Formats: sequence, C-alpha cells, structure tokens
Amino acid sequence: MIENSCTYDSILQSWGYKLTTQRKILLDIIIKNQDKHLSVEELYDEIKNTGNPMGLATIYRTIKLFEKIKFIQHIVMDDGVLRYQIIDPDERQEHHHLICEICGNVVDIQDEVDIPKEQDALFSKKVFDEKGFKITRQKIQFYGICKKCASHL
Amino acid sequence: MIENSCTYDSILQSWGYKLTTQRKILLDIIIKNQDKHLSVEELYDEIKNTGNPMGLATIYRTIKLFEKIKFIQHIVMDDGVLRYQIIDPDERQEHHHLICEICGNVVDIQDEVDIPKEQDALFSKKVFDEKGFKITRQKIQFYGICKKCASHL
DNA sequence: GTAGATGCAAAATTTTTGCATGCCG
DNA sequence: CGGCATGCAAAAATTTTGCATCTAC
Repeated sequence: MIENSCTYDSILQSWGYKLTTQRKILLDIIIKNQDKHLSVEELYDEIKNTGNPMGLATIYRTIKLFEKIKFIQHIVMDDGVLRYQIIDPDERQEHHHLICEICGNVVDIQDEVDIPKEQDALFSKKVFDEKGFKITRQKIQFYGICKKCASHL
Repeated sequence: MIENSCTYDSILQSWGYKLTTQRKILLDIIIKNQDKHLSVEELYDEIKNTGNPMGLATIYRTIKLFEKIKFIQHIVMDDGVLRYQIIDPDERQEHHHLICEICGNVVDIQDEVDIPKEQDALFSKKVFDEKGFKITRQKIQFYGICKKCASHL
C-alpha cells in the first residue's frame, strides 16, 4: 500500500517536469483511491470535491504524462472505460484483477495470493506448437462475487 | 469455425426481428472475419468495401441487437476499443485470447488447447479466505509474439 | 525571466437519438 | 398495408488541440 506521494514528487522533478499544484492533487487522488481504479470522469469529480477543480484537458494531459513516466497504468474493464491505478515502484510485477459481477468493483491480487503458475512450460509449449504463439506474460480477470455483495445476497 | 449465417437468420426471425439486407451483410462480415475481432470502425470500412455502405447509426444499432440476442459478444483490448466476435451457438464456453504485443492481433484459444486448470479448488479457496471474493469464472489474456511477427524478427 | 503548464474554448472523435422515408412480412 | 428498420442529420458525449495567461524554477 502506497502511503504518500513524496517519492513520486522527486521522480517527477528528476524527469525535468514541474511539480505543479494540479499534478500533486491528481496524484494524491489516485493514491488515496488506490483500491478504486477511477476513470477520468471519476477523477474529475473527486478533484472537484476537493474544492480545487481542474480542467478536464489538464486531467487528460496529466494522465498521459503519468502513464509515460510509469506513475500510473490503465486497466480496462469490459465496458472499454479506461481506469487508472498507481504503480508502486517497489512492485512492478504483473498483477491480476478480481472483478465483482454484481457491483463491478475491481480488486487487485498479486503476491498477497499466489497465482497458480498456469503459465507452466508444458502449456506454453503446447500453445507454441499448435499456434506458433510465444507467450511472454499474461493477465487474468477473475470474475465472481465480492465480499460486500455476497453479504447482501 | 462457423461457415455461414443461415442458423442466425432463422434465430433472428424467431425473435421477431426482421431479416434485413443490412443485418445479413453485417453478420456476414463478422462471420467472414471471425479471426479478426473487428471494431465498429473496421466493420464500417469492411462493409463499405463490399459496395453496400451502411450508415454508422445502423451499425451501432445492429451491433447492440446482435449482442442482446447473443449472436456476438465484445472483447476489449488494452486501448479500450470494443471489438466484436461471433458466438458459436455450439460452443458457448468461456475462451481466452492470445494477444501479439507486436502487431496487436488477437487469436482465440479455447478447447483446441487445454487451458491448465488454474482455477483449482485450492486457489479459489485461498482467494475466498483472504479476500472474501468468490471466483466463478475467469478470462485470461496471454501476451506474447505471434507466429507471423516472430518470422519477421 | 522563461520554458513549460494550465484553463478555456474550439475542434475532432465517437456514439446516440429524432424523424422522415423505406422495406420486410 | 402497417410497423419495424434505415439513413441522415443533429445532438450528446468524450478526447484532443490551440492559444493566451500563469507559474515553477
């Protein structure tokens, strides 16, 4: 869990980008909502709620910048809406998602839970032999029912 | 592999929808390009190439209809663009994708290749115990390099 | 002070909707 | 023939861009 944005501030500056109020606010919002995977629209609303509204153009531009310097990455749900999440510099490893089919909420799983090593040599070999496709990495979406929704059933 | 659209034609009519020229053309294009996963824009262009151009509005409306009656389903790539594929009535089972990181092409894998059963009871139990999340199904994107691109390296 | 960043408004895209006309059943 | 479907154009929604102004360094 990432606690604050100071590491990012200095990285931003080391890339030669200015540390502006807007960039700090946007990064804060993304960090504060690590578990939420906000869309541009949701980011816009969250920022408006802080009382320091920001132009949509700035949000789009800042997001592009943050993706370029690997502060954040986007994930895409089944509806095609891009949602953004902070990348912890310490854990750049691939991670996967638990997606609730009722509320649509997305939860990350990574090393907290051992993903079974489905990408075992045998499987990769079979795909390569049959399809000529060399697998290098994978992303899994696990669909199901989250704790909260299960409790409301 | 689906060969033609007659089955779909009669299903369409059994739902009470009219079998129009446009619907036939769109379905044909989707079936002919089963391996391509075309976006709306690509569908529009393909249809224009047949010499019977169709209004974009009609394409959007027809796609919605086809999704509703489960003729097609969409998949979503990392860029958030929705792409459409025919659903073979015979094999409604979940399937996965091989995505080439070079050309972006998407290939389906399903029963042709045995997906290792990563959703083993132990893993699901662990996720449930640690996250309270009940996994019911999953989608995997395998990223890598396709045969064609590998041959150009 | 100056390069780069922001805000606003206009433009470019993408998708939806209203309505007159057309065509399937 | 009657109603659903289509095409077109307008509207709505989303994202990008140009430019004047502002601000971090």
